[in-house]
Amino acid sequence: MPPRSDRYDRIYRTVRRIPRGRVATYGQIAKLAGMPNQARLVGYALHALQDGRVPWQRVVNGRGEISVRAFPGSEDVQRELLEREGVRFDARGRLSLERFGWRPRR
DNA sequence: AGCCTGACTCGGA
DNA sequence: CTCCGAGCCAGGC
Repeated sequence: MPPRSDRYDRIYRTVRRIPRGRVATYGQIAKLAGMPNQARLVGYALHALQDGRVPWQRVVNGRGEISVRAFPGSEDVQRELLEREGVRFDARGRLSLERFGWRPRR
């Protein structure tokens, strides 16, 4: 049994490049991983994560919010992890992509 | 194979 | 600002 699809692996490798204290959007990860317009696949891949080798908390949606998921409460975990890295949220629970967005070179 | 769902995004109304 | 609709792919039934 292969671990996961090659696409998942490319997504995970890209997410691992996000530096501490910075965030990237699902669409951004998809594009950097060489599959533009497949943001949804990124969310899917992260949802299927098992191990802790991937900094999944550094991926947020295009509006700078933590996406809600089926299991309630996990959003709070993500926010906690990010705040621990220095990422600040406003009263609406949104962060500034201007300030904390990851802008990789190439 | 079909059908539904989901850690998404973008453009238009 | 909000509310669709379309485009997208993987998994489960």
